[in-house]
Amino acid sequence: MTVRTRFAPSPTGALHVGGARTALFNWLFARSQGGKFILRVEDTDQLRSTDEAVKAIYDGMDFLGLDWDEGPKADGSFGPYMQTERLHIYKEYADKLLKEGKAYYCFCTTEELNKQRKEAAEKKEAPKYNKTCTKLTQEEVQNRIKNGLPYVIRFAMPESEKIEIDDLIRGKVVFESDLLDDFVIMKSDGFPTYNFAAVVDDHLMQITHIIRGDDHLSNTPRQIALYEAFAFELPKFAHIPMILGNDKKRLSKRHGATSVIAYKDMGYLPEAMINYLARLGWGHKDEEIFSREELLKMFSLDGVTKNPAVFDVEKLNWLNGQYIRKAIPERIVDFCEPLLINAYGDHDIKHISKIVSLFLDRLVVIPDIVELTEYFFKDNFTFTEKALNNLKKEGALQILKELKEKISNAESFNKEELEKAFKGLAAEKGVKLGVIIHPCRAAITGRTESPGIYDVIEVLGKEKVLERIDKALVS
RNA sequence: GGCCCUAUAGUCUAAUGGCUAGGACGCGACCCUCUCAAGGUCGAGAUACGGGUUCAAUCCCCGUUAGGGCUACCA
Repeated sequence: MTVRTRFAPSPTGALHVGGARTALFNWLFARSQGGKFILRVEDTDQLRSTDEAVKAIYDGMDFLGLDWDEGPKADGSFGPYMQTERLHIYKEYADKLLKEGKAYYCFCTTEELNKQRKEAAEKKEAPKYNKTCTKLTQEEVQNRIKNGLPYVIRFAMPESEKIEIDDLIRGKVVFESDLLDDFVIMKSDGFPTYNFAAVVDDHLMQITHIIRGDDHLSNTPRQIALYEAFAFELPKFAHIPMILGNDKKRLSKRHGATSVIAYKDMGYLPEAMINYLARLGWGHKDEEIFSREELLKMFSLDGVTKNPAVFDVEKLNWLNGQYIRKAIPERIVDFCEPLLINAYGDHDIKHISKIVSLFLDRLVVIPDIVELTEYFFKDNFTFTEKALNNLKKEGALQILKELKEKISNAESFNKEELEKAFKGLAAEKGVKLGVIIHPCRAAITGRTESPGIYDVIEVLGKEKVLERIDKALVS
């Protein structure tokens, strides 16, 4: 039997990191097993689902390179893959349950249900539906429907049953059916609820492995009861731990960016994101850096941990730096170019490329390039206080003057010649190199830190360098 | 409240009964060095607590505590 997994997001917002990690694990598992990865959009919440969110999910998947074998915008013989296009299917299956007496119509209003729940809470009982509507006769039910009373369809939960989940990650988990109530499977708007639609679709789409967040573990017994009512074959379940914020609470906007697109916009590379997400809740020996190919080779469900993981942007930062350094420089230049042009106006790509290459070791995220390179693009760059102090130091201006003489006479303005000039001057004056370099750096960059000074001078060019030294001398 | 899940350093994890509990991020120091990075070396830092089982428990069992989830006509 070939493996079939699915990622089934509800389009109520951007693809967040938790969802992305679930998608990743499903993708990795299916592809590493030679199986199929399916995308199904669970858009049955009419209030919260939006087309923009569907698009946002595609964008997030696209950024991470998680492509699906079947789903919207792809082929597949188990479609449609948007749940709202499958309404007739859910109705058919609900009717089947109705006919077999495994489900029933319910006309209770929200107010009535709230009242029931409140009463149950006061009596310290489980807030279960009290089955009022099971007492209705066939006739009463038909009449109410005829009269246009709104209704839902409830699943008749079997009594006194033990429902066992054999979870691939958690092992055996047992629930008592008596603690579960007759949950709604079809809403009054004719749309299915999550637990119902998921079961029908997972069966029809022949999903073999349901890999999803831990938060669904408690929903699983309801779904298993449904599988049993339909006599569907049970898929394998694998509940992966959730991703939490630094306060160990469910990750939310309060913790900062949560959508993968936000991370894209902040300048994180997709391979860094994939690597980081893979390591949240999964590990393999002592290794930290995994290419997509390596993940495909090494990923397995028994490497998945049970405990929740805190999203740590510091580690993501480190990984991103690793991947920036590992990347083909031209690719990083391509990422930087539009940001630099946007900040400093049009510049020759060759010039930009030279500048960016000086900063490859210094980037944590791509947009760092903008602030780091200001003095390459602007002549009225700002001076830091420390840099100003370096220029005020005794002898600083004198040495700058001599440096200017020296390099303006240099035969050519390349790194090697410059180094010779600096070292020559240092030897003549009997001072350490830093005594020359520090004021020079301050004068031409306005800062106390930069790439190697010879590199900076070379890329900046003779004219600008001499100009800046002059400016420092007169001020 | 009920039910369920989880528990190795600040964080991500390795080690599933047996050497000084391993690696990574972060942190500190040092090296390299013109600065900042990058890179290298070293260091501090953990088995939540209490009971069992066992010759031996991070590991198995029970309890406590803590955190999380479900308990919707959300998914």
